[in-house]
Amino acid sequence: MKARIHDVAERAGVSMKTVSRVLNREPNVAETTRERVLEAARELRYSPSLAARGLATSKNFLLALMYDNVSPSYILKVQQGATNICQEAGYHLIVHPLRGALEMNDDDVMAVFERLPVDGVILTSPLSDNPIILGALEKLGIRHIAIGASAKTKPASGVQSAVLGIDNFNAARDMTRFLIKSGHRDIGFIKGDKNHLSAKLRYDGFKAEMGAHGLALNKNWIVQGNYTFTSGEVAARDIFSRPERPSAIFASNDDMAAGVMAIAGHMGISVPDDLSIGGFDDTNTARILWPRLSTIRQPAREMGGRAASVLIDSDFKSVGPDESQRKFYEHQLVIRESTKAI
Amino acid sequence: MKARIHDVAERAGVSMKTVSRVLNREPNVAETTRERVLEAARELRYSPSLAARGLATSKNFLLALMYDNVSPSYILKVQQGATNICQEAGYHLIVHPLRGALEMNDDDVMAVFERLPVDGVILTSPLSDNPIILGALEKLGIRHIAIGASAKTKPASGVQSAVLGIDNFNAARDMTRFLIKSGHRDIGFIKGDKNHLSAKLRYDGFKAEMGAHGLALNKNWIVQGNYTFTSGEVAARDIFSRPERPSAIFASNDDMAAGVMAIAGHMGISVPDDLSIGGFDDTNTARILWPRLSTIRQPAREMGGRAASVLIDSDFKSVGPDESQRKFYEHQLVIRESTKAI
DNA sequence: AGCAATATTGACAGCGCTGTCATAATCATC
DNA sequence: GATGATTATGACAGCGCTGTCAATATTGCT
Repeated sequence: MKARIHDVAERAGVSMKTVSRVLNREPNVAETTRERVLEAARELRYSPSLAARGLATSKNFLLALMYDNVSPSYILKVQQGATNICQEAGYHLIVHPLRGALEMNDDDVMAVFERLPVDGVILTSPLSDNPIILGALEKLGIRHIAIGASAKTKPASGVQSAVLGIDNFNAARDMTRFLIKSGHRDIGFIKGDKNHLSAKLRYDGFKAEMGAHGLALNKNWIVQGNYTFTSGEVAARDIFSRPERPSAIFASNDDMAAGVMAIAGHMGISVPDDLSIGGFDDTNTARILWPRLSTIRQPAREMGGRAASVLIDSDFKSVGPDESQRKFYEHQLVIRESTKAI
Repeated sequence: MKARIHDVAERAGVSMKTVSRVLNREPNVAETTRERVLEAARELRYSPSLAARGLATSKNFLLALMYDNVSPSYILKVQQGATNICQEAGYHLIVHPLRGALEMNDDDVMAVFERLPVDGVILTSPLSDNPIILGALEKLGIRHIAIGASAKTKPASGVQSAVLGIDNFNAARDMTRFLIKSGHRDIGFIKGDKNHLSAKLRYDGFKAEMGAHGLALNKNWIVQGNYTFTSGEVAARDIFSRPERPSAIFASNDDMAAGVMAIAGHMGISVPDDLSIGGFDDTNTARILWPRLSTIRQPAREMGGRAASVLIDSDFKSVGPDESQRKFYEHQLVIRESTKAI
């Protein structure tokens, strides 16, 4: 039924090893031989058994994308970028939600990764900053890329690893500055999930910029959220229940901003006339809302793609330790209809 | 570094085969032996090599989820359902977007599946109805579940396969009836992607219900879309450019409904006061919009979960041919704020 | 106790591929 | 044209596991 390498070898009149060489693009194969093998393989519709190859090389041609409690639209962008690259390279992407990663102990986490037959792992926030997870990966020698990790999180040194992200702090400053320049002085802020380092950085950026303009922070307008739509709604209700209302609200991500918009709609508060709303991430959510969300674009798809390709590349030219990388992408302030100058 | 089955066997003082039996829950192992083995395995933090096991059994503990051009929020729900089940069962889920599946010929499709080392495939619309894909799967003997396939698509007979879905026709009738009962007589319709069978069924349902109430279809208000947000925007612009405007628009999915809402917002048409909008699928999109979308709930997460569990189960009790299944889920009309009685 | 039936265990081959190393063919050089 | 360097190819073992089948221990029954 299914052709094996042996059949191809026979048909091409060479040894199995030569076939293997051709298929794996190893050097030192005569051009004529190569062509003969390739043709035989084509005729037989041969495709190698990944399991056998994996057993022989301990390479599985599999990458994993792990996440926990991130906004769906965000993870999807990363996923798209990663699958694109994987497909080009003949790899496959396993998606693995890791729920409740924070309550897991070392053994639990180790157990997860031990039975994950992959060549590399892509982590998204808040997993990217989780020392237990990073530790397990390092101990098991699994290459990994942490997307959205903070500048403080250093790539593991024992294994190939890297950190990809944007400058959350300055991005948040940019949005805040834009709001201030638009005439807003009463600005509310909805914080992201406590466990995400990005949430802290964004809040810090907000505070810093407000301070730089000599604007006071109004405690009533600063509410803890957790990056979900619902938490945005809750936060908005909270803010709107106060005696005074801010003229703008900066939510730490798009989903929470959507929650604010929903509550505003519900309460008859017009966006952007009565209230400006800023989001963060520029996910699909920002685009499908009306009014469309002003937000910070984060090249999530690109980061997903890059994560995959770094992992795949390092699979071949097996880089030594300390070859760790770090790359920060430019963010971009995207102005749409949810904000207005007053 | 990593424990092998041999080490466990040695430690427990039994043969490798016995360890294997314990780990695979095979019968005929003495209780005391079992415990001894389990303890040894635990102490050694043993976890089997999936590659080796795959090679020996041709089982990979991998499932694939394939899709093409579906709404992101929809695929995500299916994916969530599937990963949940996979994790419980120790399987992993590979996501595989199959772009441009329609232009692919038999060989291309075969090539894709031949190098996909999985035990089963979950297909979502429009792949679910694609004869080339179904044929390839059948030829290769890969078990598969088609989610969202129409009643007409019959499960393949040679291999384990099944069809999961809802009754799109009647669901569309339900939404249409609801609109009509709310006093709407001028109803526009935005069709889904031509290649999705579901799109046709939904449109048929709409037509049938309109006809049943003696309401005429206005060509000006019936526009082709392709299930994307953008196509919803385009369709809405088209409809609004006509001399007359319908009092309600029924879009074949939530994303297109969101597009309509955006254009309405842009043009100052108030929803639901000036225009009612109905969607379909009850994806996350429907919930985060304001006003929230009235829509048809489709248990996508549940279907994803069920697809995974059927595939996994049949991995064990290897069912013979003709054990094919078909299951249709109940849909549900969900009324929210985007529709209003007039 | 004696024998068949049944439950429990182990030895060994082999799944399909690639790494190692030996061998054969070819090339470069003087 | 002989020598060494280089390139091309193949034989074979073995990656870690499970299936087969034979061997041994236990049970039930007369």
